Amino acid sequence: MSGQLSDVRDGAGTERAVRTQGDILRVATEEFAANGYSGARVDEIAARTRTTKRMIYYYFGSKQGLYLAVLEQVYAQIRRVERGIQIDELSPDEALRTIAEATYDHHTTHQAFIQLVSIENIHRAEHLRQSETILRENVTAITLLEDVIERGVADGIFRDDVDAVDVHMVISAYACFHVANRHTFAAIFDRDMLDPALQDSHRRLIGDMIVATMTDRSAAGVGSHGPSGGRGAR
Amino acid sequence: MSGQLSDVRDGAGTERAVRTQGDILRVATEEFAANGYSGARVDEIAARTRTTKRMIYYYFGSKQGLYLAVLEQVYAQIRRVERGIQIDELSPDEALRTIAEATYDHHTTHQAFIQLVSIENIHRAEHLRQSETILRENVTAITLLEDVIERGVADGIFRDDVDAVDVHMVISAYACFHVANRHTFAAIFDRDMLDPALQDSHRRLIGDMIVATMTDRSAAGVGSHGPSGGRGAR
DNA sequence: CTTCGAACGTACTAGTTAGTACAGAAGCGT
DNA sequence: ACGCTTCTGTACTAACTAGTACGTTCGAAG
Repeated sequence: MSGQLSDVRDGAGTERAVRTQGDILRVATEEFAANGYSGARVDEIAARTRTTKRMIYYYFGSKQGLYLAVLEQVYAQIRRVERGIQIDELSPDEALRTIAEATYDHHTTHQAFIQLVSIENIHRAEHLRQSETILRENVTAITLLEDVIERGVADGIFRDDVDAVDVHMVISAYACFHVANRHTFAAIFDRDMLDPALQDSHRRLIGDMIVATMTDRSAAGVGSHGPSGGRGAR
Repeated sequence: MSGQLSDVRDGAGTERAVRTQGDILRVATEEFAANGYSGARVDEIAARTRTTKRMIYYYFGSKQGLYLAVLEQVYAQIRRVERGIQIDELSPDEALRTIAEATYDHHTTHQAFIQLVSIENIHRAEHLRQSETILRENVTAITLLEDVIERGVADGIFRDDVDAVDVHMVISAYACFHVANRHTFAAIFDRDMLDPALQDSHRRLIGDMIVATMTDRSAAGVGSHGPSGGRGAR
């Protein structure tokens, strides 16, 4: 029913209380992102806040409650970014590139978000599934893409066997990987994917890829492979 | 020097001892992949083996030692797959597609590997960096791609501003995402990326993407964006 | 059959960690 | 000033968990 999540006592709270909660949330975000759910220590979070562990339990009830509040916070953040993307006046391919680059920029500048998503997946999204807010609100990315793709297909410049969810998957995959697998990739291949010197070309590459793929007439329908196209989009 | 890792007493051991170690490794792989490093319980691993906790410490020394052995095992596995890819007789674009699909197939059928990589990244690859074997041997993927790309560029069908490491990154990103972010993606967008019904089209899509991107003449050099090309590969 | 070392099992410990009992302070309407 | 609720700090506990001390069994060499 009414969130036992986001049980952040809002409104009534003192100015100071709000600051305390925000402080806890900020530190908790870092701690969970850096160490995972089990690895994160409530005592450690408390120590790095200017309050005590008592307050964490007062405001968030439990370690899990705190973790949920952290999750909701970072998902609310990306939602805000998605809502802010302006593509009305762009051609379908330019719009696609803009969305891809915005996603790339968000993820590379919000590494804690990506880490938390990774952690959440390790735990089979069992916490995330408890947040109706996230499940209900975070489909913004798809509705945005649906319009663009529809326009592109109507204009005859996009293939029609790849739908909005697929495109979102491709873009997210690329952007997430840069952050999520940064360390193993750097250790093995000796290349820091987030090196500022590579940022521009990496941002351009995801745009190139998604546009090249969607505008690739040879792949639509009876493409270079197998008989019938895909699974009949949407 | 000589591995404190892979301290799996090899050779001399009894047949039964070898079986015991393999048994522990198999269960440990599942347990670590499912719960993360901190979340995994040595007692739980022991309980699901037909031996005791004492044996884990006897053979692997510590929780960390066991975890390292697990990591090395799964990395050795993908190395074997990469070595087995035959592309000598294929054209550059067909070879690229073959590598992409093989990677996709490996990752989707070895989910524990992907989960362990995610976990390792949460911990900034600090365990992986201790394994000289992994760091030394696991660049197979790159050498394979280097040949293919070199041929494609020489033939004039591939753009020359995207190198082997970039291509590997793109392919890995796509394949990893399917497994690594499966649960949050399914929870929010209501689509199981590993649904067998989607498998064929998903496998085809990464091939389409990497080939479309590499053969996209409009993107090479003075492409659709900005002035000078990328960062002059290799 | 004996001996010796590798392989194994049981019961324990020392340290950690999420969570709480209790006591107190600080705002605020009356 | 007074009483009520919201908020905050300290000291504690119950449960858990990585790791170990110590004893036993197994298998092969002599």
